[in-house]
Amino acid sequence: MKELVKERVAEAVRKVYGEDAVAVLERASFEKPKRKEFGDIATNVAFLLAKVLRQSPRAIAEEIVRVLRGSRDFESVEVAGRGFINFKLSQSLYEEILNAVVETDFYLSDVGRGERVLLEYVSANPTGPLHVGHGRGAVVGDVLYRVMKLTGYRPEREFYINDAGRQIKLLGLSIYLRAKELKGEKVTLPEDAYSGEIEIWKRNYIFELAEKLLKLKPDLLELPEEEAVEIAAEFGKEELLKQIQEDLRELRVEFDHWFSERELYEKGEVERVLRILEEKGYLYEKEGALWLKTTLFGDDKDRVVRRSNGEYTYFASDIAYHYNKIERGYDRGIDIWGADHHGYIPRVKAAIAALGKDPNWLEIILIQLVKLFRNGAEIKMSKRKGNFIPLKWLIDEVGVDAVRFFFLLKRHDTPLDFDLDLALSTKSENPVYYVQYAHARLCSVLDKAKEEGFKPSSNSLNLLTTEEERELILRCYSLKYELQQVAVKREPHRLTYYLIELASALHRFYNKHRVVDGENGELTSARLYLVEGVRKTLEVGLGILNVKAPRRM
RNA sequence: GGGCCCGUAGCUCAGCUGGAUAGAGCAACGGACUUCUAAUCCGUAGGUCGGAGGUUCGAAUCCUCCCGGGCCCGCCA
Repeated sequence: MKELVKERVAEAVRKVYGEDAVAVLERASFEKPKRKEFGDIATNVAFLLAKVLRQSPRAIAEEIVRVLRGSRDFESVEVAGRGFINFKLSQSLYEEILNAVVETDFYLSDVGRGERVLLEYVSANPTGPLHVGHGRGAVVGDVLYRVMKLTGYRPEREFYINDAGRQIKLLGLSIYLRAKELKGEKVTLPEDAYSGEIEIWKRNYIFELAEKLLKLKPDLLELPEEEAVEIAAEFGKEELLKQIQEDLRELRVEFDHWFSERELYEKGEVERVLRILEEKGYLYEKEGALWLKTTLFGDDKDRVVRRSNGEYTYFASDIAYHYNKIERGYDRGIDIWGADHHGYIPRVKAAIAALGKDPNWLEIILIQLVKLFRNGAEIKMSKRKGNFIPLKWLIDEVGVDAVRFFFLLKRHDTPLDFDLDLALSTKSENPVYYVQYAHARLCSVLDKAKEEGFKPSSNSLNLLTTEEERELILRCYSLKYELQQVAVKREPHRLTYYLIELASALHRFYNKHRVVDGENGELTSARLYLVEGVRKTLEVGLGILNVKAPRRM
């Protein structure tokens, strides 16, 4: 209905001040005022026009209102304060909106204008199970994808597999050494090896992999070390990737593409990109290493792309990877990274610029730390390297619905304290329950009504005139606007807040008004129609979060 | 030292492309169940929006400086 009010105002402005003045509408706000007395929608256009026209906001607002009075869409249009214009929607407009909510896919829109967006998220190294931090990034990416699809973007999801280079070799070495240990040999793990320790499970995944590998390949330790390590690396990587994929499936997170770093090397992509940079004169050698002049493009120091030992850095393949993404024809790339990588942004953007592409093509969403709390105290693992809390553990503790919902309870760039007790609570203090309960409650009302022979009908919507009913109608419809905000601002957490507010409005309505009323069949049918609209909106909203909307609880 | 992020109610946080008297949940206190799910709702109380300047009709929101907290500054990823 915002769009509708905006259109009407645009017509009025055009009539009074001419076509040129209409442009300010783009910057004007059309919001639901905080105070009810100010009506259903308020706009500040008069203030914006005041600057352009050099007249008082109040006088301009009065001119606009003069034209708008008499429209059948508004019960009233009034000037307030120093120049706000407040609209009260007419009953017929409310009815129209509710109809749209129940009968159409009203929440779809086209703010994305068909933009092709490549979303890359999780991209965890296949050197261990996913931890809770990965989970948060996964849910943010997944929900952003779903919302973008509904708002006119053409998004795709990608997981970048770091299956080349040092980390994988180190994984192989770690497994190999643990295998030796299993056979009774005394070994010392290098400082940066994976210990495999998962304290909270009292398990060690490197030992487990070593054991499994020894069963498959009993002669492993008789092979030359280099060959054995390579076999262990390949095996470990495959196994861990499978585990990661299983964890993601359980979290209900999917991908369209699994992109292998190793393939970049095998196809010569890394060399090719470095050659382009070479030709442009952005590479130089120093102390035996090959450097990229990222400082020419805003980075604070130059970066190594090939180490003095001849190995490429992670940065080198990352340049090739991003170049590859751009060449695949996406209009925009969005990477979701852990916030500790923020220092990495300038060099990647610099590399893109060095390649002659627009660094603004790439957007980075940073995901802050997740801390887990139980009984008011943080669950802390010992600081030893590689020791963390697996995502799978969290899912097993509180369930997928709570995990997904809770990960979106704060903006992605602020640290998240995850309260396990709260996630398991079955009271209104637990937002997941609160929202799901609203849905179940409505299903229960609809079932009850059916038993008593009532069914939803739009015949007498003119009976829905109370404050709570109007509130619900507008809130349902504003899902469309919320989704646009989520997509444009890349802030999926808005959706959880929206659902909590919708559920709250519903509970308020429910406690004040009786839906099924044997004495008044007309009103019952109309309210059932509203109930169906709210139920549908909750179902759609929860569906986008990929959280269950139960019929019964 | 440099860079990025953050400072809003006792606690956890929304609100930030500038808009009317700054919101929610929890905790506290007081109420509402012969009635469609009380797994809910209503009310009360709680604030120098870290501080100081600036921009203007108007600032939690934008700019500058200061204070406080976190993270990052590798030929690791």
